[in-house]
Amino acid sequence: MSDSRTLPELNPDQKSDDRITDILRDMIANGRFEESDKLTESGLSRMLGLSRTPVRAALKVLAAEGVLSKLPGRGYHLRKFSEHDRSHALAVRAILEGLAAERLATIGLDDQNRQRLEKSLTMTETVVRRGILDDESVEAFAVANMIFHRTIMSASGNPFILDCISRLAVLPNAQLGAVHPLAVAYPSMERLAVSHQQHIIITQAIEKKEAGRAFAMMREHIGYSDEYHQLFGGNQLAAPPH
Amino acid sequence: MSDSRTLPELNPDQKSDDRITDILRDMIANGRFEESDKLTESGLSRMLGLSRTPVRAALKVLAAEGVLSKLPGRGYHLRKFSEHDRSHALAVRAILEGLAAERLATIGLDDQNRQRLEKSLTMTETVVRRGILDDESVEAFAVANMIFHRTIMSASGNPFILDCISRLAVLPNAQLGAVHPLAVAYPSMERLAVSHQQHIIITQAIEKKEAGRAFAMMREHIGYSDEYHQLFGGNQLAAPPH
DNA sequence: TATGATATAAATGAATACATTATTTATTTA
DNA sequence: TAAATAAATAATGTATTCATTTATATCATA
Repeated sequence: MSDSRTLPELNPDQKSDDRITDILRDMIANGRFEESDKLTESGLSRMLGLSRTPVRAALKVLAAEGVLSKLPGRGYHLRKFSEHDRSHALAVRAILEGLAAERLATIGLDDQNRQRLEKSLTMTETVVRRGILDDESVEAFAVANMIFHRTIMSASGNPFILDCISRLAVLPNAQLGAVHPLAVAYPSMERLAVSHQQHIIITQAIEKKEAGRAFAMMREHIGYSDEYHQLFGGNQLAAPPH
Repeated sequence: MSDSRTLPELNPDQKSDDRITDILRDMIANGRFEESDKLTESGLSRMLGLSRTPVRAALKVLAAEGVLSKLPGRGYHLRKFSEHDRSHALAVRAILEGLAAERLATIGLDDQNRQRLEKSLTMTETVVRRGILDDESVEAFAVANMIFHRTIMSASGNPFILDCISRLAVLPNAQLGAVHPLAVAYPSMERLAVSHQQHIIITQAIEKKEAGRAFAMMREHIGYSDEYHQLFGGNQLAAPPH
């Protein structure tokens, strides 16, 4: 049997393969459909100028992903998500990333991943030091943040954490993206600084093999963005998290 | 927007709909394919006496579920899982059910769900009191156990917990089922008694709104089955857990 | 007017046919 | 013999077609 690292990727590079599925998923994520819209094979194939066959497969896949749900005999409709649902999704993400941090603290960091975390910290520190909240800073912070979180999840050695989170990611955000397509929350400078500090703390906990602390701090770190979201009404998940 | 309780089910009753997908998933779960088998649309449609169209859709869905992975231009193969992977899956399940228990302790039990938990506890107590480990007892315990766990997850109000776990459930077990199709571990009487006691403790923690304790005890409860598994080599997940 | 049966339309499940792409095998050439 | 190229085979992507199921509209009847 294979080790975790040899687990086949869930979504390997697909050349032209399921592009219709991706197109539809993007359309949904970008709010091109109303909540009340009923998506049928025939209707969508007409709309996209394709035959029903590829559309049919795409709809089935999206239903399996949980993006759509099926009305037997009447097509599909968007799965709808409330603010509560979004908050629930974040709670799951928080505890799963907490698990990743906990486990990584237990098994220890290898050099490659330590370097990745340090690189991320350097990047976020640069942004915070600079102290100017322009597009460049926000973009740089977002990239560094993504590196931080993905490094911890993949270095944890538990492939199911990423599995679950990447599935979770499409769901409540599609709907939110539909509601506020352009209202991606711009974080405040203060928030970036706090996030950066939390990244440092989490990294230290992992380095010192303080698993419980790593778990708690990561969970807090992600939950924090939820409070922020509720206070300021932005969408922290749609922009690469934190 | 909808409340969590109105979230459309992920897998509503499907009459004859995606039965080919289900058939294939079952075949995979029952070990009808070798790790080395390459599953192609044409090959499977010949084998099943169907056209490629439904088989094709089923393969795409199973790939989206993570049961299969795609070799571009060469069909699909089983996603392989090691004992490590199985243990990782259990860690995810443990922490997610812990989250469910924690949240349920926070929001409190309503009467209906309290009754369900009490019913489950009565059933497991009966089995433990009886003290005889025959098929009837094992079956009764498994049912009660499933009621216990599903009640907590659904009463938690977080639909994503069940979402993640139900997806997780198909993955590493398919492979294990293939290896030991008949070797479903029969729990010992001692183990059933411990499980029952843990159920009582978890229920008490929820009733007393001791969220942290509910989380920790549930996580321990599920993790315990992993230790058991490692000690005795059974497959606790294939049989409805614990 | 309300209700139920029937007819019509719409949508889906599945098969076949065809085009395109990728992979394997065979063959040629240096 | 090794590398490169070309033919073949296999696999997939898409379209078209037909049959069946499901929903909706219409009409007759109470």
